[in-house]
Amino acid sequence: MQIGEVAKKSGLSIDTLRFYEKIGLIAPPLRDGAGRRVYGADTLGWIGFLEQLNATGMKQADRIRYARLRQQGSSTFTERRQMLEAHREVIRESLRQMTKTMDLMDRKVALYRALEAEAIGETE
Amino acid sequence: MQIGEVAKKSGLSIDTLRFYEKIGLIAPPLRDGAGRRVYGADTLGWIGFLEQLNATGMKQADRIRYARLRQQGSSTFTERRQMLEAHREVIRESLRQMTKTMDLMDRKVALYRALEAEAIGETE
DNA sequence: GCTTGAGCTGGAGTGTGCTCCAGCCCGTAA
DNA sequence: TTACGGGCTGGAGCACACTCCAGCTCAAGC
Repeated sequence: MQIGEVAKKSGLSIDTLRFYEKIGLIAPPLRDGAGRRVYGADTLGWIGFLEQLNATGMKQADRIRYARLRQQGSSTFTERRQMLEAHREVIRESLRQMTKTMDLMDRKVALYRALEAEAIGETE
Repeated sequence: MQIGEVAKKSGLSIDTLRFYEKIGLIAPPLRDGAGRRVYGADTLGWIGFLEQLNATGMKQADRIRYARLRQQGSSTFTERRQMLEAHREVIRESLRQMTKTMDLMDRKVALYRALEAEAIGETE
């Protein structure tokens, strides 16, 4: 796969893919005869995982750290697991926060509906 | 309450409080004889709500829009309710994403544990 | 063999959301 | 009466995560 195809399939821009490579999130891919990047099939899965870490609030620096560990192979299983376990706690806390705020939204929406009904009562 | 006390109780910095005032998130408070800000008791509740919107991913521009509507009083109930309903959907999607990633984390952690056990088996 | 499209590099620029600073003014306590 | 703590303003600076650009190379189709 060339970079354009990866961009299309992953939803990241070409610039972002090169940027991710520069900062170490994506391993430098092979190059073809003309010096163009040729990505392996596993790239899309990896990007998908990165996006999930991203969407659940993991910081760039930590994603880079994880990516580096991954590139070092099986000797880093323990460290990677610990990172994921730590991130799990972050997500748990985030879920708690989201749920709490969702409840509040529900109550506020109900309140506004009641107040709107009041206002209609007044103007009718 | 002076700004220092609000900062301590809300967890925001004094600079952030003044910044929030500048961009319209917090209404300009009264001033005492010496020109110092004097905040009303409701300020902390409002900041708490802002923080919840923040923590659940509402953008600054939207929080400012909500704050402005709030300052316009009861004529904006409907618009505010619509904003909250829209944000509720954002949170719902975020919850979905969090839950999905949490599941993935669990599976990956289990996998790494298994792989670590393997590795021990090898080196023993 | 020329055009077109895709990709390349290095580096500058952008938007968001604060954070820090210089230089100033007050009010209270020793 | 002076030292100190807290607050004021306007504006510069910063961290993060991209995003854009100029100027270039290369390969394939007509």
